[in-house]
Amino acid sequence: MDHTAAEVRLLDAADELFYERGIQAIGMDAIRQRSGVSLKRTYQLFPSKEHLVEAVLRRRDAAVRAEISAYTSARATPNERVLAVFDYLYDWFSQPDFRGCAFINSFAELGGASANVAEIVRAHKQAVADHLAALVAAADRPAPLAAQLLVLANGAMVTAAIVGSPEPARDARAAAQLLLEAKVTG
Amino acid sequence: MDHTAAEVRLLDAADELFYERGIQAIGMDAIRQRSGVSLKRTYQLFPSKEHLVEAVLRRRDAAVRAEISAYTSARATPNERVLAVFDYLYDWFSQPDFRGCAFINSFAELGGASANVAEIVRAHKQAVADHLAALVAAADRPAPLAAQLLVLANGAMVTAAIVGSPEPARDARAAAQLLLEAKVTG
DNA sequence: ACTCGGTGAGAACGGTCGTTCTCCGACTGG
DNA sequence: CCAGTCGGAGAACGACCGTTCTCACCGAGT
Repeated sequence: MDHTAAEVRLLDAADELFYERGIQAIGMDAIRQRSGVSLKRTYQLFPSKEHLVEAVLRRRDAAVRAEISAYTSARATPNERVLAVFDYLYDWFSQPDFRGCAFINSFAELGGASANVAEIVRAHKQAVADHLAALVAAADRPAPLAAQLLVLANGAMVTAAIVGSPEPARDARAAAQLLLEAKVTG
Repeated sequence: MDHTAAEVRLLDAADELFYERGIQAIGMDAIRQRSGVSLKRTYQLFPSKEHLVEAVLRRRDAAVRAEISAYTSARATPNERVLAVFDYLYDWFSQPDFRGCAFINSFAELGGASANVAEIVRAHKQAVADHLAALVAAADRPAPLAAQLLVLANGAMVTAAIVGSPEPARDARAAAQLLLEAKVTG
């Protein structure tokens, strides 16, 4: 197993464990056990747990953004592309291991203690907001709608996690559709 | 200091510390230091840290619900009562020590590890949802609007915490107003 | 005055965590 | 075949946590 493979296994294992049980609840030994990478190698690749946490979040940021882009760009009309965001959320929330948004959870757990984590989370949400703004602009809707859609998406994530149901994605989608229509004539 | 006073000081101290820095990051010694209540007394009143955490969340649940009720019932018309929820959020988000919703944060930190915490958070959000449903019914709006308002409120809380600005409350309020109007004719 | 239940301050205990170190076996180049 | 480097397994370390214990002290009842 070369360094690249070890890094991938570490990031995979840490991402799964952090998401399932939270960051502080996972010890480095659990990551070693799931990844099969020794502690020595782990600390060569990531000099501290915080470095590993940040790398996990950065990789997930790229993955989530790519997934959202794939979902939205697969739709034909600008309106459908906006609403596709909430279809993406519904599919995600329906997965049995869904436990909320990893960025929101990480911010809740460490945002007060780690400025780096807080900044990564902020940048991720800003990137999603930028994507939404582009979709809104392409649909010729007023710019403030993008901020409202971001609130709806974040709200759907936390509400679905807490109530344990994917339905909030439908609620958010219905609200988004009404806002999309209201804005066109209002 | 009698038992009642000690309990209040403990709950005050724990609530502040948990909210500021997260639950797992706070040791019982920090709570003793801020509250001035000895460890022995603390463990007489709350047999474990988890008991204390649950008591803190339950007390905050009652306080938040009372505050929302006070805010909404102070308005004259049913429509204004619905929108008052988002004015409440704006005032809350504007406080300098705002760090998101304690229930959402606790769920993110412990929802996977503590079924009791998860249930208290779920019950709190359900109570807020019930309150919103009553406001929506009083305004003669269709019931599904309540679920959309809950998503907007939860989304405003996490978005405001992450971006460090109270503006998401305004975004959510504008969306709520449009939904309130759209639903009346749709 | 003298017990005595209960208190506070803080040490102690067992466990876990992040991180480092030790030791040993395995591979490499000659 | 061998010296030397590397990596793995896991012990070790120091710190901290939740919880309990020790012990000296205080106030109430007799």
